[in-house]
Amino acid sequence: MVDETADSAAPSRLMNTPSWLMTQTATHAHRMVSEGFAAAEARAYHYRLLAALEEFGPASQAALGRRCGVDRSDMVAMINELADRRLLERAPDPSDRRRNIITITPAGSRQLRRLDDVLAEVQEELLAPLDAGERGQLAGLLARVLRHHQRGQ
Amino acid sequence: MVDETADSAAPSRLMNTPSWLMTQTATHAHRMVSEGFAAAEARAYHYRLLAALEEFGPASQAALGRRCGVDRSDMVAMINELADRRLLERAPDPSDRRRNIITITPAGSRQLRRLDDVLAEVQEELLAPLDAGERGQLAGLLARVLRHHQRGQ
DNA sequence: CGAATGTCAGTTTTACTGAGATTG
DNA sequence: CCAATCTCAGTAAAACTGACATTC
Repeated sequence: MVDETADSAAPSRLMNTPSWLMTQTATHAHRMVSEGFAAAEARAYHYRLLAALEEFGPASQAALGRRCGVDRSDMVAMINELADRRLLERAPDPSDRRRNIITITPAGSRQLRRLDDVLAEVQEELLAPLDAGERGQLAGLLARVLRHHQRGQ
Repeated sequence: MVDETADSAAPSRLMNTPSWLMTQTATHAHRMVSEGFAAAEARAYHYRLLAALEEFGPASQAALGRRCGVDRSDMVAMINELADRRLLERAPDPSDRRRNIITITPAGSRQLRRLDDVLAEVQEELLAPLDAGERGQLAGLLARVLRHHQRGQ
């Protein structure tokens, strides 16, 4: 006998395991952000890099990657793409010739502000069932978990 | 001038966008779960499928996939692997010959309980900075977001 | 006929690994 | 000599797409 009712209800075992809830909601979040950014001809990591540059100023590729949780080896292609669109510039560091200094351009800052608007809309849709207080709670809890696993590494 | 202090501090723009926090924490969660399960020679999706079968009983591949958020086309290989290990069985449905009925075996139930223990340890480490009440809050908020985006689809 | 199912082949994205050359 | 940086090549896993044959 095959149960065919409530076809899409997830097992309670999963609905009670935070790690699964995280990966599932993250999948939704990622898809929605990707779609939203695609309309602006951007990708999710564009936002990360531009936001880090805007807040902390120019940085080496490695430092930038560390801030955004991106591997050094993956930074090359990402920065190539953003540099091709003149959203940032890559220049050798004269004081340490191993490094490139990445600098955001005015066009990059404008794009960042545009992506901020897109992101706000996506968040609104993603977090629709939560009120403002609950959204703050969620962000706070996730941030604490994240900080705990980032520090010392 | 290149900022080299506090190398790994994430931009506040990111620390305030839930979708980024979700994907980042989900990355940590996924890596920790994978490592924990690898020690038991299992994969993360083993748990999903076994949990759904244990709770709802035998089901078709499509119904199982819908419950666990797995695409039909990806179910084939997953079920092959679990069937090879005798953790579940795949048999044609006599009453609807398009379908296979997937049934969990006693060995599958035992493996599920083993994975429950592994998962509990991983959650403990993942959510270390949160107390019991906060863990419940987090799970509740994520579950509400998830349900909102699963219903009607 | 349309819809659902199982299957297969292929792509995309993300994350990671390992190696090399250069420089500090 | 060791460590950090940038770069490149390749891998692995997850999610998705499109197609096809079968069956309802």
